[in-house]
Amino acid sequence: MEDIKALFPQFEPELMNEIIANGVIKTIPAGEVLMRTGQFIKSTMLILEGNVKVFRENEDGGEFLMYFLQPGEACAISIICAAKTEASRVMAKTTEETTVLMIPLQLLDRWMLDYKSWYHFVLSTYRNRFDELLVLIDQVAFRNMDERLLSYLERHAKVHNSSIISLSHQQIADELNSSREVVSRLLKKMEQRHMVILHRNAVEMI
Amino acid sequence: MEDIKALFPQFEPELMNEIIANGVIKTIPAGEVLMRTGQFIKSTMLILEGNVKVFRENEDGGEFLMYFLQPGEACAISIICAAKTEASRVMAKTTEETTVLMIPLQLLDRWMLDYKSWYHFVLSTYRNRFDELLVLIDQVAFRNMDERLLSYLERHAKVHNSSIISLSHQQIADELNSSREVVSRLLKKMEQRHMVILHRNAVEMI
DNA sequence: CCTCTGGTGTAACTTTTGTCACTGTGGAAG
DNA sequence: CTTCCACAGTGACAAAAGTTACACCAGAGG
Repeated sequence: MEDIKALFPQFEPELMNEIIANGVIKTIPAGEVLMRTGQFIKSTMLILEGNVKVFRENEDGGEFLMYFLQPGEACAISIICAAKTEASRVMAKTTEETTVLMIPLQLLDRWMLDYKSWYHFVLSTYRNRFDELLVLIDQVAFRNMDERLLSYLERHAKVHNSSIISLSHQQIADELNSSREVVSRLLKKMEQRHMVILHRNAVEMI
Repeated sequence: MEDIKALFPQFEPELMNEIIANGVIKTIPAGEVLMRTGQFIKSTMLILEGNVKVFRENEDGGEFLMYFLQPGEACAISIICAAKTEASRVMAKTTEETTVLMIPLQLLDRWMLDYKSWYHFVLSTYRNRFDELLVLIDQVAFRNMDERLLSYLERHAKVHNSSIISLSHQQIADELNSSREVVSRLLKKMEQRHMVILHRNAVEMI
């Protein structure tokens, strides 16, 4: 309860009370899928602890990382889909043990009107995700794989606050929608240029 | 005035009055840039007539088409940037003579609170653009140039309500951030498969 | 008519990325 | 200590896309 306040200091006290009264706290182990493409959204999630990756999927199982959700953030897509009562267009997966606060969607509309702080929170969530999508589009539209790989690693390091990225080449390739060999090749080049050090199941940034 | 009401039937009468009192109608010739990357937004635009293309730009002059704006729509980016008082991250260009209604940004915040219909309009604008960006990301993440070209042509035909796309190969290539030769090559293949007919400065869809 | 220009067609080539095939290896499980 | 197996390295090749270079042609404007 105190940690919720610390994560969302902008929320007014009455809103905090409603959140505490109506929200359900759920802890999800690492690597769990917490939203599936095509699934209907029944509640919105605020991230309290841990880390979530949000993916776009295509028909034949390809994944494509869109962005990370961190403590103090909410999933814009879930709010959007909830508002449209549409099926989710994305898949979300925990990367660590993650605690979320689930809020039934019927409350969202009323809160928008009743609580200014909620209204601002939702709008800034929309805006921030929108901005992230623009950056992502830049990447795929204008950058080659080597640059995309580099900024993927940098982003990952930043989000996890560690210069060591604990992922196999295969996992990295999946999230960039590329192939393991390509990632291995590019990482090897980066190692030769002393940009990274390669370990088993991990890449260390320099 | 009557056409504004017809385009935005959802707006309540008081809001319409404010729009008419405060909005400035401006007509922009075809091919004009009406928002530049890096420019600060001083007003939001509602499209009344014509057609606008919204692009993402990179450092070395590359363009990348994001979406079209049509009568009855608003530019989500301008609302977002205005709200953050940030520089525009996109470039917008008219493709036909276009009439827009410019609304000073200081009104936007108040309208959100005062007019439910404006609030819903802004939210649904956010949502729709968000959805379009998701589709765009699919295209560049999962599709090859031939498929992207095809859906570009289809989208163009739909927006302009005509099976003839009046663009040179060079213009098409620019908007897909590809090169003229690649587009010519792919269009030729499509012609051999009887999917299109090629004319000078135009492509006809079948 | 002639000239010039921008649009188009196309071949040859390079670069980038994806795919296939195979090797080696670290570390967990037996 | 073996046996596996997921992970990683790498060469060879294929496919997609970008680049270079040049030829041709339609139509605008003299």
